[in-house]
Amino acid sequence: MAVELRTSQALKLLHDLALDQVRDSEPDLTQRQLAILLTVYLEVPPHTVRGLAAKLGVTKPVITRALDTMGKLGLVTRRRDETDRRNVIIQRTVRGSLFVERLGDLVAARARELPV
Amino acid sequence: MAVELRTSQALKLLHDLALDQVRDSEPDLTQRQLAILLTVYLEVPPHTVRGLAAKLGVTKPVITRALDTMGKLGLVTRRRDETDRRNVIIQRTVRGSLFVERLGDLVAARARELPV
DNA sequence: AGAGAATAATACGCGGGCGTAACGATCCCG
DNA sequence: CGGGATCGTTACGCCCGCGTATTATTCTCT
Repeated sequence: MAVELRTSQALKLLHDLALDQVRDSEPDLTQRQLAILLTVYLEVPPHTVRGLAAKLGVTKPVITRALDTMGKLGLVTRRRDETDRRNVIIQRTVRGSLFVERLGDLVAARARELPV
Repeated sequence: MAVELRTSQALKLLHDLALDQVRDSEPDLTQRQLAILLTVYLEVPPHTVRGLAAKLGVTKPVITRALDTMGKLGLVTRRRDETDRRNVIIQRTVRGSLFVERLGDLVAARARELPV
């Protein structure tokens, strides 16, 4: 059975989550950075710069810069593809896994708190 | 009954939504701007700069700037409070209402598409 | 009426993401 | 083996949001 969520519930969920994130003042990822992060952690590897750029519909420098930033935060790592050294493989990290899982838990918890 | 959402479902929902937003390349609100917008549209008026700043835990210039930006986008309007002219009342707009409702519908639709 | 508090806006310099254009490294294939 | 294609990165100038400090306006209270 599908997840049932009314429009009003969806908006309240978004509101709660936005407030959470604003108040916690965490690293504060861009929407693009989040899209990249979740793609890396939810979809099957391998992930390349070019592949991510195509999937998101953005240019490659956008991906490179986002990886730079998230790399500094320890959320993601880069490795050269040895079979084709032009490619770069984006890899998950322990810290990134924790970050993503914590994010999912937060959303699920907020959803559970929604009024019926 | 509460909305049931597993962590994996929550993450997929976030992923889908992030991809939607990145690909549509819409106005692209900041997390803070979204928090302000949803507060204005979901909570009971009146809303002031000071009140929003306190609610989000940010400084007043953050609110002023966000209102400037969203004002240009037509999502929100400002009006002087006539009973205390120091205050500014933030008001909803037709365009903002449509934007918010469309956002809620999108989230609800994506939630409904989630695998069981 | 006047001093002080409160409100929102503005000024300033900083950091970071953006798009376009260029670059170096690596591969492919005739 | 060498020219062209492919991949990721870097350079450049631009814009925008940020935090702090300051300003202008309005209210409050004696």
